[in-house]
Amino acid sequence: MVKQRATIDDVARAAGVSKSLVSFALNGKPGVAPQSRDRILRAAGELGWVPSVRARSLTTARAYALGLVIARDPAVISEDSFFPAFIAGIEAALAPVGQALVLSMVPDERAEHETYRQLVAHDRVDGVILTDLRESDSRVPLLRELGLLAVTLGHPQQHSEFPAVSVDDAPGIRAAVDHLVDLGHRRIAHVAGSSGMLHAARRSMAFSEALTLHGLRPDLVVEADFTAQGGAKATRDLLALEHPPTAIVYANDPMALAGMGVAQRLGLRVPEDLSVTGFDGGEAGRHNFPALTTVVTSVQEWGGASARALLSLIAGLDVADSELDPARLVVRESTASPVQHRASRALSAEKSIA
Amino acid sequence: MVKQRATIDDVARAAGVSKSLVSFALNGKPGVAPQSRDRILRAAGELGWVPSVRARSLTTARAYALGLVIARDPAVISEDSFFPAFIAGIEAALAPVGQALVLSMVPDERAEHETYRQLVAHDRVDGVILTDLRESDSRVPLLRELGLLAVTLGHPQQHSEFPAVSVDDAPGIRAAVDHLVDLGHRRIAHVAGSSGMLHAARRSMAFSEALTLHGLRPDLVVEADFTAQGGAKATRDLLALEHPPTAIVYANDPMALAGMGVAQRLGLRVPEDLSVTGFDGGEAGRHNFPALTTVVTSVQEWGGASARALLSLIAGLDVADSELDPARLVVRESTASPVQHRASRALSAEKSIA
DNA sequence: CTGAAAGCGCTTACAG
DNA sequence: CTGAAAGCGCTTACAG
Repeated sequence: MVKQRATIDDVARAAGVSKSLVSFALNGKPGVAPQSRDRILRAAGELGWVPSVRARSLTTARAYALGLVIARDPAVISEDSFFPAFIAGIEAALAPVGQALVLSMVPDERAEHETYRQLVAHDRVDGVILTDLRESDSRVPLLRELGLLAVTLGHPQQHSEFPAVSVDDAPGIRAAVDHLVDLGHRRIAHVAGSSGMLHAARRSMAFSEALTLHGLRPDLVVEADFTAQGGAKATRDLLALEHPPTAIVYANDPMALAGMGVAQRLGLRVPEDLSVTGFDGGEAGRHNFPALTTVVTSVQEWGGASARALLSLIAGLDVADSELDPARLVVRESTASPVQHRASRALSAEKSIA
Repeated sequence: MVKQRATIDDVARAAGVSKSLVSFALNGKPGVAPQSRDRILRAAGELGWVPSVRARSLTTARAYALGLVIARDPAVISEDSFFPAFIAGIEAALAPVGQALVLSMVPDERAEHETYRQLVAHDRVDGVILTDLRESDSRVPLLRELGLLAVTLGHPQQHSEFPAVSVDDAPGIRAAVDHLVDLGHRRIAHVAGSSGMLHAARRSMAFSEALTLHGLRPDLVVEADFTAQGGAKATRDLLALEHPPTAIVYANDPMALAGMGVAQRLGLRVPEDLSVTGFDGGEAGRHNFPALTTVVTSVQEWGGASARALLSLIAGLDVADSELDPARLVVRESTASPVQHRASRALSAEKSIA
């Protein structure tokens, strides 16, 4: 049996006051006599009254929900461990405050815009979290046009009035490069994510800077698209070079794992013949053989911090840009000193020329 | 600039009719003069009017949203490619009808119950999709108590008045076993998922039946928990046996991949020394070396079918149990004929005793 | 400090 | 076929 839910009227009657006072008391407004407040709260408790979000939404013009729109091919998104952890973090921040997460997964950018419009047209959310920021991201002006509040993961390239919640990828990439150089690698390649994505570009730039700092030329950078398939292709291209790299820094784990598969298929040993590092490390890399050396970030905390920032923004507070713990390297088994063979000999020759 | 949204009053005024008539026209109720209907629809179109979901929710006592509560450790869920694809399928079914998906990810069963209660208390959803059915699943009676509609993925063990949308795992497992037996394997093990989960039990039972059908004894079944770590441990245990298996059928891909890693770490070649099959195959297995032979199901379609069934149920229709395409085997590289060595010789000896 | 009233934007009997 | 009115369950000025 589903019993009728109590309403504010039931509580008012039980407490012997008006609806207004019940509303004030429950919303913690000042100017309610302590005894009235007690009586009201007790009555509400006894009746098990929870204010109707529907009614509140109508009067306050708020949805009490946050939105997350993920624009990726579903086949691809399942490779990536980022979103589940990120969503878990959001969830943990929302549950205690009685807010909900409305999730959309769309295949492309067109559907993405349509989804944001629908979200607004149907008043589903009070704000959204923008992930996977892109070059001159069309979502920033779109949301502004729609009047939807947002926080961005990292700083957009263009002007944005939305707070950014960021994690610095660079230290992780730098640490990966330092680690490889320490091991004796001189010919280090990078398989980047789609250059249209800001975090891909950032990682790529960090890679080049780190190499330059070591006096090495960042001339082995191949753009892929964050997918296993793209990572595999990029790796095949790199290994087909006359002077193939002895180490590859990948922009994410799925590409690194697929790249490792390609190398092994070609008869190379990892890490003896090829060292490999990933990024955003999940469980898959840990149980691979060899276990993947990777760069990790606190994805779950990022989700929580983003949600809280957005909630504050919605509440009308000033929220400043914030920065979480930077990415850091976790060394496992896929990196080692290069064995002296053709590729590295070729490198020495090149170095003496440089 | 955010312009004020049009309301039903604006449309009524523009069309020169009452609000009631606008409401009737828009909801396709009978008994509206064709010309009035036209006038109203045109006015609505010109004003860009979309009925407020908030107001409709309050009057119709509907949320126009579906819920999905995932109860898994976030570190673990990201290994599994099931949910992203499943959610994409739900999304594709909901978007055209203007409904939303409210997603919750919770770490354990206690939080899970609390989440369902909150979903109901806050009127967030009209129904939920129950995944990962468990033995004597406490969610079935809970939802009944809460008066929340639902569809289940597969049939619960206990009595349930909720429609079931099912995919038969058995043919896939059977095909995997047949394939291995055809290759010459006689000592085939199974690494099962958590026995408390119905689909784990079903896969395990299908495995045993298939083996029995071939006159083999299903005595090498180890229970794990669907995680890479659990799969790795189960594999270590199996390979430490005096007469280790020559092939292992895993209940999902993350366990299979981790198991393969364990075997390779022990110096075994896959598939020469050990054949391996997975389940619910995603991209990761395809790019592994060797590529994982696995059982696939149409996860995305499952999501769509579930959402549509639930929508029908909420609309008050009778919805029957339904069955989608059964799971099927995809042979890749991780399976081959066993090489004749100690383990298989030992097996022959055992067979002659049996 | 408290109550009566209006209003949020719809839907739905009820008359006509 | 159509309109006036009440109601969904809250919040929020406005009086007092």
